[in-house]
Amino acid sequence: MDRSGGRVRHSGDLIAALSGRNLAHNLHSDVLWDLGFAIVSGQYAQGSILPPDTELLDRFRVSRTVLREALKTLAAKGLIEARARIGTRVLPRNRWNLFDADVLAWHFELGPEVSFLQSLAEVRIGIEIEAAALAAERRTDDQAGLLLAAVDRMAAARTPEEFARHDLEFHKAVADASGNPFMASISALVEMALTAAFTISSPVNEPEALEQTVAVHRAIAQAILDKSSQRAREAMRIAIAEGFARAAGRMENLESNP
Amino acid sequence: MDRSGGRVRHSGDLIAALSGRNLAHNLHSDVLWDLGFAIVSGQYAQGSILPPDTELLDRFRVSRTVLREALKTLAAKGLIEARARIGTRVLPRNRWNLFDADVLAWHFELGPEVSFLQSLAEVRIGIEIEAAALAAERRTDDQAGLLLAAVDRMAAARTPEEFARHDLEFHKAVADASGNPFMASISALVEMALTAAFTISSPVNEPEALEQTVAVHRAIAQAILDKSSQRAREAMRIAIAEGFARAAGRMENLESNP
DNA sequence: CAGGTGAATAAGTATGACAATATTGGTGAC
DNA sequence: GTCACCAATATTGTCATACTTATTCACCTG
Repeated sequence: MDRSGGRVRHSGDLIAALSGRNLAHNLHSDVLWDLGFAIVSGQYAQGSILPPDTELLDRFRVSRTVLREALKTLAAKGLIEARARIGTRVLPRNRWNLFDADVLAWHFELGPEVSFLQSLAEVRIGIEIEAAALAAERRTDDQAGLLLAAVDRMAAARTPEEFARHDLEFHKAVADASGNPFMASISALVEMALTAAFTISSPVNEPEALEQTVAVHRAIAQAILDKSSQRAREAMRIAIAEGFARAAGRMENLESNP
Repeated sequence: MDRSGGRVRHSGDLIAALSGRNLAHNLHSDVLWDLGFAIVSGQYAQGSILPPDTELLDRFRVSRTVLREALKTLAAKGLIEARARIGTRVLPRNRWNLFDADVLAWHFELGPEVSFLQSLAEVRIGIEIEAAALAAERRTDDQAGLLLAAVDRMAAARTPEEFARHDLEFHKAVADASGNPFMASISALVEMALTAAFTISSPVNEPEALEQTVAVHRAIAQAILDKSSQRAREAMRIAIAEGFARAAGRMENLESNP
């Protein structure tokens, strides 16, 4: 863990860039990402105590202000808890806020494991199925129009990035139409899942896969348009499950044919 | 907004105490809760700019360090974003991390509206249904035992607090048995929903309601024991929907008979 | 009128000192 | 010999002030 010399750009930039997030690089965020990743990757075990301020100060060569703000940010995300005289303890994983974009990004930074992608797909199924059903009950005509338009743009996409952007747009539109603020709040999750999945394998390059993906998304839009919550549920489940299956299959291929 | 004189204890302490969270009161957390609540309550509109550091410093009578750490914490939860020369902007609500325990608590602090409780119930249904189904597929014998034990303790509870504690314990056990880390991560959500619901009306005081609540939880446990994911799904949906319906009904009563 | 240039403003960073707090171990009373 | 209490100590919490950097807006030049 020698950080001698030039500060290393973290690979999280990739995901941040893809998702259009601002990537203002200040000192604080460097320290934050370094520590956040170290914790998520298990380098600092759950329940263990981080090195005291003085040591971290020396390691990162930043001021106390910067270090403490980074630690406060980690605390806000539920990763650590500081107590006087004791030190800064890494909290057990069930206290971490996994629905946080950064925490999620740190998980992906150590190479997305299939099991993690699967867990992600499972929660997405739970939440987005319900979002689709609610959208079918509550949608306005405008919202339905947006959904159909997004599907058309997916079908017309020519690059993986373009496809992913419109796919995300579609899922955000569903969340929006559900009228439930919590649904909109998990777009960070969807974003991460989609960019991860498309980094591994985009349907754009396989005509029949593309056609299938577009078709199932169109089915969701149509069900919502028809105000059929049951059909919306089923179609959404298929969309997410298929997306995960494609990524998982590709990863296994990569393992056998490197 | 004159805060002349003694600092006011925030009512969030109630929820924090009920949920067994540590309530170490440092300056930083005072400022944090004050600002967080002000934002969530709409006192600072989405998209608006917070007063500059100097003014907040003067208002709270704390050091710059404390103020900035509070702001960093809010930023970590997605409520604000600081930009040089512009100021600190309140982000739109869809950027807020509603799955954060604090953000959730601030929402409840301004009197839980029925619509908010409903949104909460909707996401819970989505996530916990899936958790129950997965638990049915993956449970170990030990985990099944814990579930049944929790139900028994619910049935034997004599006070609302006791009942709420074991109810929460039950839902945590389900999340744990699902083997999906995301499911465990939302216990903050469940916690808040349950304490809120029981603050409004606890089934402990109504024998037939208690019996019904226990019965449906026992059905969930039994389905998971039997490895029947479909029955687990249905029972979980009923459990959450009934809990919400009871609270909502009680709130309407309170409105007409104050 | 277009485009560059600099002043003003707000956040970002640095530093050193002091306060609060909880563990640890020792000290004394029973 | 055991227990309760207290002091030493290590670690985070807070403060005050100064300086740096980035960004916008207005002005000024071509």
